[in-house]
Amino acid sequence: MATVTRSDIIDAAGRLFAERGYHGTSMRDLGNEVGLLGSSIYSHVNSKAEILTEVIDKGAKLFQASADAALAAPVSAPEKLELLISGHIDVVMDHANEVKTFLYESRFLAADQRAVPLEQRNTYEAAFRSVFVQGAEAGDFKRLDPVITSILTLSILNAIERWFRDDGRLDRGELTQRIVGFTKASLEKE
Amino acid sequence: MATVTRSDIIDAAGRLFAERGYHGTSMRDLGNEVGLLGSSIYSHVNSKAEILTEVIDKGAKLFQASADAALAAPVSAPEKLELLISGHIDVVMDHANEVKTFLYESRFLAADQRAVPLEQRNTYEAAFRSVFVQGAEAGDFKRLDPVITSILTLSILNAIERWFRDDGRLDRGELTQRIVGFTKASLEKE
DNA sequence: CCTACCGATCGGTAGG
DNA sequence: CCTACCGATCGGTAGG
Repeated sequence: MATVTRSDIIDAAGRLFAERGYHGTSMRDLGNEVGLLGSSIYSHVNSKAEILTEVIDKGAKLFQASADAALAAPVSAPEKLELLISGHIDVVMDHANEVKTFLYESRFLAADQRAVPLEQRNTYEAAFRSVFVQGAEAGDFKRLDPVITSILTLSILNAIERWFRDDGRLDRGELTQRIVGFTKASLEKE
Repeated sequence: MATVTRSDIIDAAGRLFAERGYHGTSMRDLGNEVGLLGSSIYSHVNSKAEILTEVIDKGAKLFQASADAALAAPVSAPEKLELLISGHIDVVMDHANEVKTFLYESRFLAADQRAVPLEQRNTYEAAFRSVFVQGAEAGDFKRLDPVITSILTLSILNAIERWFRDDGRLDRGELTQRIVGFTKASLEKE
């Protein structure tokens, strides 16, 4: 264990915020997690809130990178939807701490700081909306309200970390196919 | 404002826990919310954790009452599913504080106290599972894994409080129909 | 990154 | 239900 970096602190904070919540984690807990005193954390950051902001931003950027890749793929809308879904599942499973902090701890940011993740969330959802619209225009999907459809799809995707374990009887690929199936069923034209 | 009752305290705690989280709410905050000093709360309860337990239990019982009514109705499985869905939506919208506390603050119960809401949750989910099984046996639904189908359906239903406002362009009845439609589409036989 | 510390606040209690 | 208080812990700072 070499010297502790800012990045180590952000990682550790993700773990603790996800598990105990922002208000359930003290600077001393965090120091202990990285092998420092609580007060020594202030050599790396200016405040506890700054750490929360950074963990959340990390989660948001992971989601956006996934969406950017899906939208850039030279494939049809139904295939883009599959990429969005499997990409989201990968982010949720591989970066569970940042995702949980993004989902459940953003509300503890100061009001003026909350605008950023809210906007990031909206941009990310827009990727889903655009694919539903594209799919409808190409005649692949039924024409449903893309706003509601995106919200319902993301409701399923965000809840995954609350019940799915990678080592269960269902593997990640099967999970993805179930969710793709469930979602696409509602988009099918009769 | 007559004298403060235990029930007033549980109600106020639901409001504060939902908004600020369990660890973000102090006994002094809670006292202030009901017009007492923080220390005076201890005339009504034994600990802060006891209050959390009670708020969560209130939420769990509201959900179960809805499920019991749906299962008892003398109707077909597809209609029971609609009752389960609209009942869940009503509980989420009419008792948002207890629901949010149930969903997001249960993890702050001591390990041995967490077993109760977990079991309540499982019993409630079992109502959904049984309706999916009944529907498949009656030939109304495609035969899908009832465990996964229940989880995906409840993922959508529990997320409602995160985005739906009763005064938006979509009213509650329309919301219910969208969700019933989205869910049933995946259950339809070709 | 530690030592040494700050004022504020925490959950909770004794005694009336 | 308040007064008066407990020891513990909170986020954070000065100075090295």
